[in-house]
Amino acid sequence: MDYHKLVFAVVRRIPAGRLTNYGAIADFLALGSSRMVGWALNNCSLGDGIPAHRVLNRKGELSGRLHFGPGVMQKLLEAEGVEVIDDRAVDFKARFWDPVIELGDDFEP
DNA sequence: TGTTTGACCACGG
DNA sequence: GCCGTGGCCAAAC
Repeated sequence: MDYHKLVFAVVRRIPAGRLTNYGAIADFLALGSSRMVGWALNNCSLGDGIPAHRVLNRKGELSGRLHFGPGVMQKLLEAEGVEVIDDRAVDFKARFWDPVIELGDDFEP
């Protein structure tokens, strides 16, 4: 199983309106580096049903918005009820979704 | 084969 | 809160 498929599988489990970050996914999948998550998502296309707009960096910034297209990522988040100000999600901490807590060992791709 | 780069993170100041 | 530093792993050149 390629790790980027695991990353996609985790991202697909993120509920609408919730957010997570690269480090949480990297830690959950034991990738060893959060850069791998970013690289994996770089190979993702919007047609695959991967809500990659819910994955932000550790500060809650929309670091990958340029890969979607200018403004697309923010619009998708706002459509789910996530307020975005200055490329950052408000209440990021409250909306944080940790796969280690939410999925635990029950994760199956 | 070695270096640079990247949708990053933890840590200290 | 912000900024700089070091570490991380894989791809591209």
